[in-house]
Amino acid sequence: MDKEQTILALAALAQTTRLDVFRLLVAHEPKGMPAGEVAQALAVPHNTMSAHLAVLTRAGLVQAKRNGRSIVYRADLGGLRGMTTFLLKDCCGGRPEICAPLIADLSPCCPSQDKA
Amino acid sequence: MDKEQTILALAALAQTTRLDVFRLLVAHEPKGMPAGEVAQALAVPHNTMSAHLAVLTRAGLVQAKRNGRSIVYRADLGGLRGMTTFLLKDCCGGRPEICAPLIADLSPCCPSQDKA
DNA sequence: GCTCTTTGTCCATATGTCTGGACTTATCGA
DNA sequence: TCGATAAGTCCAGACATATGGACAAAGAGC
Repeated sequence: MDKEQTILALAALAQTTRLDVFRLLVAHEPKGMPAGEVAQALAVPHNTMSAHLAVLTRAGLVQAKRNGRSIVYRADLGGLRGMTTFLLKDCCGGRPEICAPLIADLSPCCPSQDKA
Repeated sequence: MDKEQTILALAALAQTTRLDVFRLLVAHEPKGMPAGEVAQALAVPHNTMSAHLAVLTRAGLVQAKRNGRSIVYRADLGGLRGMTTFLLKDCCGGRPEICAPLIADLSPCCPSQDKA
């Protein structure tokens, strides 16, 4: 992911509603969620939500897919990974000692923690 | 780090100049860099730079420290870690399988890679 | 074909952010 | 104390973004 795309992603998430949308979509990750349901869940007008979803899509953080008359949105974890990697790679910049604790801090969130 | 602080951090980095500043400060991480030098390095007027540095400071991404008549700024990797952790913890949300590949993607950037 | 539902787009208003000029504050040396 | 340097603050203009009303497009059921 290049710098421009990273800024898009950062800007996309730097907004209460969109951050909520992203978290909501992540929570529904396997199956996704239609636009209307997202708007209803967050009590946001559908047109406003449409604009936010467009921003998130442009930023590569969500993906849309038609399903009948609904459009189902899914969180694109790859986009989040791209953004994070860009920031951290940049931060490490050949000096692992700088962000090693960061990785260490993240790791416990993932392995062997099945409190689904 | 709470949601509000995370949004502050995201918004702070979602801007070309500030992202450049942060990267520059990370590159000078051990010793930091005085405000004037940062402004000069990026060819930005000192008052504009002052505003950007203030935003980064408020977001907890940089720390300021007086040194004579200069104010030396340092990147606060802890702030970056807080932001990243918030996003990823949220993304994992008890389901490690979702962002495990993300961690896997990050890890190689840090351990045993001393191309300083 | 017609109607309803779901979503997207266009537009104007309100709000927020970036930028840079002018001024103030703080520190150092003479 | 005075002047020079380094940063910060105040303010206003330019620009971008968020919001929500009104309308249009696409699909499903009759």
